[in-house]
Amino acid sequence: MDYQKLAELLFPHVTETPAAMEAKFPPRNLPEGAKVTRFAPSPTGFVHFGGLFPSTIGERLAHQSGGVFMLRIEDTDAKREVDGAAEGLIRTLEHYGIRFDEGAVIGEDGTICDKGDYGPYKQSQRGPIYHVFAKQLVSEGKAYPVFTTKEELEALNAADKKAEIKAKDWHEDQTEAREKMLEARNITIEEVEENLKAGNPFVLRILADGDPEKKLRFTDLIKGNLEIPENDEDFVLLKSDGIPTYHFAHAVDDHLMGTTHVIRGEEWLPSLPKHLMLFRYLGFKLPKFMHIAQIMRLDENGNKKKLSKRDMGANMDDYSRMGYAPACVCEYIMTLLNSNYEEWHMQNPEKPYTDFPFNIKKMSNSGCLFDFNKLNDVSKNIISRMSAKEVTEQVTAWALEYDPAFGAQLSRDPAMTEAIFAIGRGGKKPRKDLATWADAKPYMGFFFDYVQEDEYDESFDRADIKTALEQFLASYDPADDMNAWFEKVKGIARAIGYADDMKAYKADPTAFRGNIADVSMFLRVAVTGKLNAPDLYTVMQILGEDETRARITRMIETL
RNA sequence: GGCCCAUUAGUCAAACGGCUAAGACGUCGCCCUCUCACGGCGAAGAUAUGGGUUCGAUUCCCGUAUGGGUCACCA
Repeated sequence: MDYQKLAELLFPHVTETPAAMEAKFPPRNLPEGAKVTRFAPSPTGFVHFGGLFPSTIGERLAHQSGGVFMLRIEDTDAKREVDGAAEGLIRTLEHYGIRFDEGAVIGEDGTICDKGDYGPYKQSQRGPIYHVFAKQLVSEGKAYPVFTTKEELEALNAADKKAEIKAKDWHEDQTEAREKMLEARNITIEEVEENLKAGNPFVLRILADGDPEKKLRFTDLIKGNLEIPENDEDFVLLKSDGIPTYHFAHAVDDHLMGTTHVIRGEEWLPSLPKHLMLFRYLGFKLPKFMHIAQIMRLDENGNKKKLSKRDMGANMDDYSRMGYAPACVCEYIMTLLNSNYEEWHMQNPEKPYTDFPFNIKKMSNSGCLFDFNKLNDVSKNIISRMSAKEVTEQVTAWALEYDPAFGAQLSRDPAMTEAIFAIGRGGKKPRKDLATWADAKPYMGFFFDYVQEDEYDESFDRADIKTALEQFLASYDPADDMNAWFEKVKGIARAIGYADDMKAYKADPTAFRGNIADVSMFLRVAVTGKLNAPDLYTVMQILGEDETRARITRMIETL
């Protein structure tokens, strides 16, 4: 077989050489130890949690080493591509603080364009580049064409191949497929010419020289030392439309773009032998690989499953809707990525997570379960450290989008809203009421709408409640400071035979009709409609005298 | 089914082959306390399993089980 001739037959339009491509994309001039990483999603939908994970790793490794972080759009499967998905991915990633130095970006006109010297960054636009290397492989006898008629191709696309294979016996199918594959290797140059003349499409397959009985030693930065079988499958390099498969595009792109660390999910581990073979055939230096464990969820049977697109908590847009701040999600991700992050953060509570020295060695090699409890805890801590002003802005912005009526209430009097969020804020032990912006409404909605959510406990004497409320109204003076205010409440307690001191009450509960806590509760339910609320004195101050009196008066009337 | 990966409390996780197997979240109890929230103290709760190597194994090796992944002209 004259491989050179075969290469010319298959790729007559390719005139460039691999060496010319190398010259076009020279190594970057970066400081020692700088890492070049990339996030390479296929534009088939929204960003999900499992995608934010590797992109955070890539971003951190690149930016804390003075390297480059790229976005490459892997749109080699037109069938699965979703319109506008790429733009959505970029926007969502940006929302979570993931910024790219190079790659596909959204231009001023709102469409995707390239930034950087190693593009194009959309694989669908890199066809000529792949063909240069494909031609090289053919000319070296390392790849060969397999022709199909158009009819066969249509049948192939129509059938649900995966389901078909699953239904069959695995062994039978494998041996059958292998025989077919070996037979296809024997194609002659005459047959190639005939097929080309007939206009039949072809796929380009690699000529595998591996022996699966032999093992390759390989070191993954996360998984450690692995022994994987050599590849003996003549997998497809170019599909019949001339577009490369993931495997081929990965090898060519990551080499030409100078990727130093390939970060991807561990579902790629089984195809690693293919990639090692490709890098070897092409004479490319192997980058470092990091195969990260998948995020899991629990299915209805209590088994772990890979977190997939349809799952709750998968779509990052869900987090926005639920009212999680991006910073909280990012921090939660950091706790999952590096086990020592939390420790570092406790010692450096004021520093942003980007100051944390991210360490590959500290990464877990087994998949973790998504935990909303933990997210909420992380989130409460972050929000508790924000200023009242910031919380006001964030909650208002969230509510205006997702709960417009509430948003309108919040923005009617921003100073009052801020005063509400200032309760118990600041200092060493701030309140931690909010994990999400959506938590704000149940927490402080009573300032705007009076709803009597909670009733007085049945054990309380209605007459006592009424007397206490009436006496409070009689003595209430909004000019009182907190001490004066509380002294008056104590006075009311004494007047109706309730203990004004909890210790005294606990020492002998039978000596009193009730205690100061009960009296406070009478007021609290009247003013807030709830059993639980932040500091009552401050609540009354913010509500103002008129509203406070009105609410108490209304309650008295119902008693 | 073949191959690959994994396995320490409900969850996330520490522990050069060497104290009584950390810590965080969650749960529960107590304290503080005008409720809630915060905070403090405490409790329950784990090395999947069977062999080996070793003075000694969560750690190293082999088997088993369980879970996950993968086996496309998808990525």
